[in-house]
Amino acid sequence: MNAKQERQQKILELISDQSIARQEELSAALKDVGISTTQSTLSKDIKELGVVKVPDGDGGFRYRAPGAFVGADQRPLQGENLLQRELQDFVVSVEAVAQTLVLKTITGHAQGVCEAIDRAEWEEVAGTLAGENTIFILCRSPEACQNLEKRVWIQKTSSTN
Amino acid sequence: MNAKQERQQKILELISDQSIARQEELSAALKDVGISTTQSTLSKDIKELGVVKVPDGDGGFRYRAPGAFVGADQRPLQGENLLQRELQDFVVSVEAVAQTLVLKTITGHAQGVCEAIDRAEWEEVAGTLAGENTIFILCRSPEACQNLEKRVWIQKTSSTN
DNA sequence: CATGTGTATGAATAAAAATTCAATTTTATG
DNA sequence: CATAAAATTGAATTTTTATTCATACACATG
Repeated sequence: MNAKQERQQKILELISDQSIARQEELSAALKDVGISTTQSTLSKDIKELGVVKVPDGDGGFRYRAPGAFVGADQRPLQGENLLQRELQDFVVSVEAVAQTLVLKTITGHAQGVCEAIDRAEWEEVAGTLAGENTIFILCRSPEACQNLEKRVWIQKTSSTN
Repeated sequence: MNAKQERQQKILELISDQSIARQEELSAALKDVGISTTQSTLSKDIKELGVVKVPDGDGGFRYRAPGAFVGADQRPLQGENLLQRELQDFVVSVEAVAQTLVLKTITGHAQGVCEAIDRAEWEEVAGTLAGENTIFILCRSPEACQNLEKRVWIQKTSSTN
């Protein structure tokens, strides 16, 4: 009788693959995979798994698995995920000074993080410059800079997997 | 108008001091400190701050500040873990050619990965050199090189956590 | 094979959180 | 200052989530 285990396993998979914001959505996604259950049960599963609903830093929400999750992809990261990983793992501090955002990274990674940031093409950003462990991000306005500081911080601190 | 900032600051303080499970509770706690506001506003603050409601593992819930998750380390990685993460996330290919091991990384990360490798102080290694997306690792012998290739590959493909 | 105990489930409901909307306050700008 | 534009706020409401409770199911034990 491991219908429950299977379902919970699948829940973890689904929320890491897709951006799922509501339990009803999750229920639908599960149904697509042949598992049919109710919101009630999902609420219990979610609590049991320790899954949390986090602001995605862009106006919405998303469920995320906080803890370990084996079996995910070992391939190099790309796009959005890469950026988040970069911020989480390598960025040491974030500070807005006037209209430039200063990020410090662990040594050797400023270039890489900066590249990921460039690729994100944030509209607030006029230009970037990276040394060995410091990145300057020149923003179009002090407000944009404050905004960005928050956004970066949220992305950095919102859990992945 | 920094009523908002003050409030948000206080929210972060309160939820790290006390175990607060509901927004109404938070509202009450804030009132005790002289800040009176509504659930509506708190919902917005919480989203903006990236604060999340996590199962406390004991049947209840608790709001937590971003970066205070249980199973998710938000701090920059170090040592062994860092190396593994570097290999997993950034290394695209591994190939032993005679006695030098050639790693390709996604662009901008060769320096960072290489630094982590240097720090590991593998005895097979005579020296390393990194460009933008390529690392040369000169080994002391072809056999050492083969060995290392395996080791790196295993580290790269073994899951963390 | 009854009977008891514990777990799992969903329908209904209660509780909590997010959003809408209108009012108000702040900030920018002539 | 005056006034337009933007941001902040709370009351009401909608949406989403947690819990309750009754039922079903698995498994053990006499």
